[in-house]
Amino acid sequence: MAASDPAEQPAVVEQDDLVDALVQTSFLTMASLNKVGAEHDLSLTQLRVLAILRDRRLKMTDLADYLGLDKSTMTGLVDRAVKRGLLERVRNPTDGRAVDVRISPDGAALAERVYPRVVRLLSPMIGTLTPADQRRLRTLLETMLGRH
Amino acid sequence: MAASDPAEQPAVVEQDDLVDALVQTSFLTMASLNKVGAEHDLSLTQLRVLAILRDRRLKMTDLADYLGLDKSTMTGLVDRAVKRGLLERVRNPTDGRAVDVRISPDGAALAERVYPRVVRLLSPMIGTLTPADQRRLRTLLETMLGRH
DNA sequence: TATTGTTATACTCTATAACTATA
DNA sequence: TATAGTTATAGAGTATAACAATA
Repeated sequence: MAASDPAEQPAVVEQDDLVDALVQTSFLTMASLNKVGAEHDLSLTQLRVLAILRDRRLKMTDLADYLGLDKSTMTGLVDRAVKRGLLERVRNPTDGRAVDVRISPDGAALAERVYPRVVRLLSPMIGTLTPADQRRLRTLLETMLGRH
Repeated sequence: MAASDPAEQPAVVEQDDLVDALVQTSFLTMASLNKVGAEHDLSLTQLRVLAILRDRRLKMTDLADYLGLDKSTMTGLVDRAVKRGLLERVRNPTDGRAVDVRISPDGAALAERVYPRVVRLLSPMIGTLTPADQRRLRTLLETMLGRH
């Protein structure tokens, strides 16, 4: 249908270009996150865990689901973070099988220090846009994220 | 300076929100790439290597630099891809120490199959935007990527 | 001497399968 | 029986240090 309508064709081609731009931008963003993490001996996943637990406490399973990882992977991930004093395991009050994970004071302090670094590392890229365009980009991204 | 000017303050706060949206979008994008990769037993890095080598041949060192990885990491990465018949090591004609890496016919075929899958997996997210907004987003991202 | 690539080593990340404890 | 979490295991990704071959 669209293939036979010349006016529709360009939209499809352009979607490829948008995907390409999105992927490239994502790799750049991930590189910055990786770099900031490396400064503090944190993997991307560890960094993410800290960010997630900054304002909530989650069961192992919920954390795994959130990250799209297997629960056995979470065990090791949390183990190492606990050993470093960044996270704490807490008994879940309502379910004897469950284990809640929460951020420790040290972990929270680290998370607070890390965040500005991410902003700083990404600012050269973001700074290529005018403030007005930055607002437009934010709006477009938030729409895609389902935040209306 | 900016801190004492109330009119400047909001721009800084909003940049935090933009960074947040950018990071969240990047994680979603990476999740899709990861998923597509997993369908073909390819890691994100392997997927990236295939994409890079689709239209060029690179020395090990250049490939490592491009990906931001150590050369020793490249050795293992290329080893596994060669073993699977996706890449080929070729003698560099001008430098006896160097090794060029190029994609194999099988690797190229796989890369071609994978690309549409990425577009398809990202299209629900992209589809939340109108075609006009998709074009705007693409332009903004390409500006950030330095493509003018 | 400097550069290119590989090897040896060690650690993290990841999933699968099997297990224990609780519901 | 089903769910939550851990353990055992195996493989991939990653970096550092030491090395061989070439420039």
